[in-house]
Amino acid sequence: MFEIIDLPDSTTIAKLAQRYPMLEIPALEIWLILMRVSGDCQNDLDQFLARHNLSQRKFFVLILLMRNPTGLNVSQLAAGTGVSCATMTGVVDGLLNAKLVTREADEQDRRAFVVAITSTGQELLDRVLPRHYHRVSRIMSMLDETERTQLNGLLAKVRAGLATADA
Amino acid sequence: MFEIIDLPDSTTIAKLAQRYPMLEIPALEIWLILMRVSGDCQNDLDQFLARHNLSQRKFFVLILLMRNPTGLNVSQLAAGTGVSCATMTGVVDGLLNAKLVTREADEQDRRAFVVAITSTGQELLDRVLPRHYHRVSRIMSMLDETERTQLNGLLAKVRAGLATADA
DNA sequence: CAAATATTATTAGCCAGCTGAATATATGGT
DNA sequence: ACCATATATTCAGCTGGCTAATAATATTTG
Repeated sequence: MFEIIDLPDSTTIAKLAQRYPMLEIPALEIWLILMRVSGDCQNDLDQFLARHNLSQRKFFVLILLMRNPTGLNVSQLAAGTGVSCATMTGVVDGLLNAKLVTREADEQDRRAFVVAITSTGQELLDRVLPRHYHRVSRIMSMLDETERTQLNGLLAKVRAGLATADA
Repeated sequence: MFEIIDLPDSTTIAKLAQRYPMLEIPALEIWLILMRVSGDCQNDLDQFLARHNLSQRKFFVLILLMRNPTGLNVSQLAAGTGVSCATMTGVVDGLLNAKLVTREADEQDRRAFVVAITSTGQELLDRVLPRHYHRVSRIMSMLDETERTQLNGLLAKVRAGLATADA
């Protein structure tokens, strides 16, 4: 989670650039800042959710289920959150244990199960989400509308850069 | 690592905002984008390092050791990368196993050990870092100098926002 | 100096999370 | 009816993190 405590100072980077001539200092500098903020954002969310005994994965599953009150299959949840069915089985086990979801046989497809949010699960979301959105507003209140638009555009470019970097 | 595959569309967000009136839609939208790029950046680095059998943590430890050729204590490595000594012992064990570092008794402080990078470890860095810096340049080549400065400023504001969000 | 306290690092035991392979079962197309 | 495919679970195995207990050594203080 990119937890290097102190980013290298310019002297350190200059030394590295001497050893590795392909190092473009301005590119590395902004990358380091981006990675650090990335890590900070992720940690921030993880720590917030941990106070409610949730991981990002469990949180997303609950939200997906809230959006689909009739329930979703394990494979749909796995696809929607980017993990294997095996992993999702484990996540659902955890949520079942905490009585936040139910898992019942699917009547349409008898290989499958339907996972659905319980009222306990919905109550948890009703407690967590308001605080969460409040945090989001606070974090993002540092940026005005123009800045948000700017950031959006810049991040889109970064994403495009990530997509090309498969070498 | 924020792997919700499809960000919610505006209809979905609007429905959420109905249920949770404190949800400020523009703040949530930019936060979602930021979190997604954060996750993408982290995944990108993790996947790159995994090809060389490294985790972020191991990578940072090696870099710290390269910067300090006389070696560092376990506690210094732990502090520098934000984990407990117990965890760092495990990380160092892994690096020892791969012959990337040595661990020897500290002569100054006989409670302590000095961990130092081996020539094998340095050779690994000499193989990994050029590719890494090349990737960094590629990712960041999407932004010109003005945009980098902008991004830097915007990310600083986000960080400031994160610092205040402890509620 | 001696005793109490701190620090350093390791070990052991625990848990979350992820994967791939093997398995059982059900589906759907031919 | 048959065969390939899809669904989900279980299992063994890995990483990686934590705490608490322990042992050894340093440091501070009476």
